[in-house]
Amino acid sequence: MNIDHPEALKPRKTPRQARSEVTVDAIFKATVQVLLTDGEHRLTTTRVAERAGVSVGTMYQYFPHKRALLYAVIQQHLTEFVSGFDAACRQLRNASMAVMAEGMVNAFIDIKIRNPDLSRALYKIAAELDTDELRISTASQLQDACTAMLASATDAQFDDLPDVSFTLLTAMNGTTRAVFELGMQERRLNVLRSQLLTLCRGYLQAVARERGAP
Amino acid sequence: MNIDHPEALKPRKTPRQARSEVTVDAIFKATVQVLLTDGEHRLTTTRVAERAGVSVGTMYQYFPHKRALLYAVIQQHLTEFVSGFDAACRQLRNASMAVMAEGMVNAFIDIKIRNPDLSRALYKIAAELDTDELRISTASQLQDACTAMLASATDAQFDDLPDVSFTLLTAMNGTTRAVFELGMQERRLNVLRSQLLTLCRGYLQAVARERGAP
DNA sequence: ACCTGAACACCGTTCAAGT
DNA sequence: ACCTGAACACCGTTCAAGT
Repeated sequence: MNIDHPEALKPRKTPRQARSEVTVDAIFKATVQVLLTDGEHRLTTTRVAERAGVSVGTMYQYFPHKRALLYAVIQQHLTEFVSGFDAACRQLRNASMAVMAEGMVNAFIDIKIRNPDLSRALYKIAAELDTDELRISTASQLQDACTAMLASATDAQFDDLPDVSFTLLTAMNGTTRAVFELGMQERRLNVLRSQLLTLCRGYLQAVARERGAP
Repeated sequence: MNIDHPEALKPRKTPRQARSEVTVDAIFKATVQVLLTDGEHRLTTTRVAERAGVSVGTMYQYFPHKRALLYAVIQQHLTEFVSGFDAACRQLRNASMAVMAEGMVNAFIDIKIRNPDLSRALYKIAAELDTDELRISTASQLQDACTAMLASATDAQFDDLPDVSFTLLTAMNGTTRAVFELGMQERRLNVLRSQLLTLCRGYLQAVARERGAP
């Protein structure tokens, strides 16, 4: 677990000794556990410290406030999402537009689905935090991955690629999130997959210039 | 201001006398004011009561807990959104698919833009509340409005209309919300409008059967 | 009958005292 | 040097006492 927070969320003390690293990790894991076991409302600093086997005071040496705990969890979750999506995009390079759309939609949904309970909990928590910086950085990494992929499409060229990527990603996010929050049932997920595929293909078709066209 | 909360969010006492209604309204308005003036973090029950000119005790006679205050504000905001969007959809009935897409996208963005500060504040707050019921009801009203409009398209027919509406709405919501949270600059809004228009048209094109086709 | 606000329970955060 | 946990400040909520 590496900690890399913006400004106000930086830990007081960077763990330099092995023992400290173990402690930070225990606190981090305790946070996730309490979140999943007891729920967001019951996630108190005392409870996390207790579960981690340290005193509140010690916890405050490594995480300057409660928000820093949550921030760390959200950050890891987003990092995993980004690397999963990026990997998928790389595999889809030099494919056709239609194949890219399908691969991207499926990857997006599959990764979102991976840890539903944690995701749902984090959605609730993220709103209370100042996650602007984190979201912007996440968004731009996803955008880069998508842009690089689309640029390599064998059967089309695109103008304003970053805008196209942005639109695709935020649209996928909106639809997926909605299904997610309604509760993912088999039928809903199937509908999501097929409609999202049509949406992305239709959009790409509409913004594409054929390879070699003016 | 009418109060109509689900189960746990119901006020203790329905105001029957004119005086009480005035009080409830004062509390409601005070909540919005404190929210916009002091921010979500400083929205405390004491502060709202103070601004409304009543004691905390009195406030608790009408709103059983803090969440009920916020719920009321969110509810009104969503109701306004729904009625604005519904009005736009009605005006677009019996138009062509392309005209509908344009009208719908512009209406969606225009209404979202209307009260940016309040919207941003409410996004943050909504996550802490149990707004599932409210969101489901809002979503289904928007879906109905959109479905009824699309059903009247002069140049196309659609299968699975509710699914199509759902996809359009949640995609628009995702993209608009992202722009919204990045901060709405003139350029971003223009990009949003044009990309969203292309997205919706491309999607509708892809799912449409021509009028009269099998 | 209705309102008030001191009192209570609880939580995030600190810091004097301990090792 | 590092850890502990009682103490503090603050907030949501209640209810005895007042009118």
